[in-house]
Amino acid sequence: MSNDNGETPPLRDRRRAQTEQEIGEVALTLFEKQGIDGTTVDEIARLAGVSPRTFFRYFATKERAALVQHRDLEDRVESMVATMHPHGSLLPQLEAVWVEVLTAFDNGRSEPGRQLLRVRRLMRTEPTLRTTANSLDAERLEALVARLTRLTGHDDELDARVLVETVGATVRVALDSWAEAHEAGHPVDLLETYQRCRGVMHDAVRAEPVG
Amino acid sequence: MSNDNGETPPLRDRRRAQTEQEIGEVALTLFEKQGIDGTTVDEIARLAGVSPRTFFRYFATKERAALVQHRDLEDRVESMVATMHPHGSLLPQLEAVWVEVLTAFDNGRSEPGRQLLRVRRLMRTEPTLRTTANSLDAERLEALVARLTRLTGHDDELDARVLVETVGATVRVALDSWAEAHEAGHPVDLLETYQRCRGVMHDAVRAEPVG
DNA sequence: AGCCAGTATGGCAGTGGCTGCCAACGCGGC
DNA sequence: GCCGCGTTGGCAGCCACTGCCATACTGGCT
Repeated sequence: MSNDNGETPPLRDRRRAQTEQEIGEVALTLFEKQGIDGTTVDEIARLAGVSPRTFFRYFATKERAALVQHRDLEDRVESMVATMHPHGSLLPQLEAVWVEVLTAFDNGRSEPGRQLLRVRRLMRTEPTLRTTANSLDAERLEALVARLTRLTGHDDELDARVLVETVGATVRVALDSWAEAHEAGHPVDLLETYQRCRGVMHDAVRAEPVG
Repeated sequence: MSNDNGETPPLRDRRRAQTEQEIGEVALTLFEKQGIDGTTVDEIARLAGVSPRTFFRYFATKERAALVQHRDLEDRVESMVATMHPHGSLLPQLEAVWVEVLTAFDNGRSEPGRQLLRVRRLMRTEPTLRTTANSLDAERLEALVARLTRLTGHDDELDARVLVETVGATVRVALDSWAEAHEAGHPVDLLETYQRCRGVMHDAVRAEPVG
């Protein structure tokens, strides 16, 4: 039975999270070393010390295993959203949330940051991973839209959807350039990159004659 | 040998396009009727009168078969881009291209429009189709970014990428609401929906204090 | 007409992702 | 020590997808 009030989550759950991490780590490492196509689930499972059957109880597809860290990022966004003010304008608040989250990942110097960098790099050469990550992301953003719409009491999701998706797009571009730059050997600051992306979009909109 | 100067494309190619369409149509219809999971490639192939082996010579995955029409949309965007002015500002031109293309699809009243509507509806209930469509889209947009960057002579893709992706996001949202509204029984105008999305984004940016 | 080269097709066998089912197994509460 | 439940492993099977080879077709050339 799950615990809602207690201090630490029950042992079972922590154990589960633990093995999830372990499998994820093994998967990511193997993928980096030999590519996704060159890695079978059996191999990951064997190295992680579980049966293939169990692997699929943790992750629906092999790609998802490499994205454990990425989920962290999205979890943080989700919890940040709780701090938003329901009646302020959405866009600046959303942007602020992302600034907060991206800062937490500290340009790859914190442990989660390093992990994120590994994943985003791998995404650049592995189309199936990119695809999976994007669709995971899309699910999360959709959930966020639903939550924001409920929060603001709007009857229509359109506004929230447009803003969440466009901001999401700038963030994706930022993460991508960030990983690209690191890969190319001239690392850049993640937050700074995001601010540049945001700037490009804002400037372009403002420059446009009102219509 | 392929023909570059000639009137109509060579017979071989037209034939190929023909069977591609046929397989696509069969696939889409089956998917609508029994869902994607409930449909095997063998079944599609049998109904389309080709061998399964041949099916995979036309489409890399079964989902892609249902997206033939969607490719049309993207082709149009690609050819529109040729008309853009290299030194004007990007955002308004991009938006204009999309307005043009979405108008051509005429709110589902033209044949391609009807096809597009079928696909976008199906996407709402079939996650794997949504995923495939999005990644197809992403590929196309990436190609577009490369082209725009070359065209404007910039050495950095960041600007183009941000703008293409954010505009792409608004279009995606528009297509989605459009399909949703049709499904719910209160059809809306596609172009109008897009303009609303664009408006939401522009207004939000303009409302934000300069920073 | 008849031949040649390039290409489209089909069949077959194989890999591997993923699932359902059932049989242990382990752990926490009585 | 026993029970109940959640976790695991093994097995069998489905089906997406691929490589390989044999065959048929097409369009061009003499």
